[in-house]
Amino acid sequence: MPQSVDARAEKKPSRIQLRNRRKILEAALDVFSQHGFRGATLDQIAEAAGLSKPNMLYYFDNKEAIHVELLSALMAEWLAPLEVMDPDGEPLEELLGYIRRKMQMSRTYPRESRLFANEIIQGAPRIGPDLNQRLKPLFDEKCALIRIWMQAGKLTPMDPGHLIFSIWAITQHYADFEAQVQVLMPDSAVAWDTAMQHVETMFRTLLSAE
Amino acid sequence: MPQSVDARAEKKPSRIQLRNRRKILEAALDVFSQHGFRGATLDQIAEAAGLSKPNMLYYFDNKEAIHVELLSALMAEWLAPLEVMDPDGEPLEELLGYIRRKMQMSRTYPRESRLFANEIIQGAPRIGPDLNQRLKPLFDEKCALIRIWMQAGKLTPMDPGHLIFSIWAITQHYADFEAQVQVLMPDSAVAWDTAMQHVETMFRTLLSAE
DNA sequence: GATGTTTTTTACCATTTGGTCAAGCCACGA
DNA sequence: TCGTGGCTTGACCAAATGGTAAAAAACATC
Repeated sequence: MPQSVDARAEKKPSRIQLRNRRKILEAALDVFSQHGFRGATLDQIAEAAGLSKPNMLYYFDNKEAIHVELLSALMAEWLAPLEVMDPDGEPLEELLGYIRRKMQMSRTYPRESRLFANEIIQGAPRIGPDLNQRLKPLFDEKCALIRIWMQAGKLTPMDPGHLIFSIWAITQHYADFEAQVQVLMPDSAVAWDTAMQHVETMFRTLLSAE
Repeated sequence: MPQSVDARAEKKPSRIQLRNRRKILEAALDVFSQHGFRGATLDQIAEAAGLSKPNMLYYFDNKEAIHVELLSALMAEWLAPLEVMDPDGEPLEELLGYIRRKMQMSRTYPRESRLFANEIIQGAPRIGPDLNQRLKPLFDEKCALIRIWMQAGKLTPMDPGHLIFSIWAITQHYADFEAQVQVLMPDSAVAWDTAMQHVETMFRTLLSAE
């Protein structure tokens, strides 16, 4: 009996499969993050991956499968900085550490940031379920934690949810709107350093105001 | 001699032209803001506008012309809240007023916000020149103004450019990432009100820290 | 080196998409 | 009411796009 598509997904993948799937996902990250789902073409992705289009479709059933797998695989990585935040740590330093990690992510993985940004802007049509099942619980958990910290007088009291939104908005801004930042601050080499300093100082001021 | 395309652009447009061009741009705003440039199709726009595709292409030379005109026409409207900021006003109130107007814009015109977001995320391939010629001067001017205010001890000193980025990032976040916000704060009716309060309080704290 | 399996390629297809063209419609002034 | 010129339409087209089928090639295993 020939190996079916389902079997392929369940059995342990060969070395070639591993390599090619990784090449495809890497190429897809490039193309999807730049053009969004509908704007990306299979030909573009295949060329970027160095494979023929049918060869690529041997590894993924269709365009959407590539996109979904990419988002799904990246989600964990993307949430990691928030997960790390420790209930037993020093509140202000925990939050500032999170902010620093988030800035570092935007700097190191701007494509990933833009991939998610594209998907969310367009209404999260393919990642919607994941948002509910993976992001929401984590968000609620950390909101509760921050609220406790604030009630203990360790942080300036405010709405924890909107605080997290602010952190996301600002940190991701530098990755998602890089084109604009570069126009307005052409001296981009130093922009990242000043940006990181600004963001940290800003939230430190905000969170430790009496 | 029949009226040429160029003449059409220069002569004063008829009532029908005005009406149809507006219908097209309105429809294009809907479609482009949801799918980005490459993801939007002329058929979608034409249907949303209630016109046939050839009829639409009678008013605009091609897809790109619609997109460019849309962005260009909206740019002024988009920059207005920043332009209003008055050098002779009370610094803190001027900035908070700007922030309030920007939040109001995101609330009232989320499609416009997403239209720009899509374009910038994808590297601003079509609006690049406009950023340099229209946004950059205004940005520099207001940065200088804020710097003067800070040097006069009226505001907490910080990098004015990054301050503006922070304002943009947070205010636009609620429009651009609305899908995510709605998942994480399902009680969306009140989310806007609490958001506006949070953002204002946040920047007031930040800007008036000693 | 024969044999079964996985991987790759070649050729192809249906649909979608951006765009054209010529003919017809219609509003409006003479 | 009759042209005339702006407006609209239906039919059409070439290229791009997502995807398939089947044969060929490469590979692993004996």
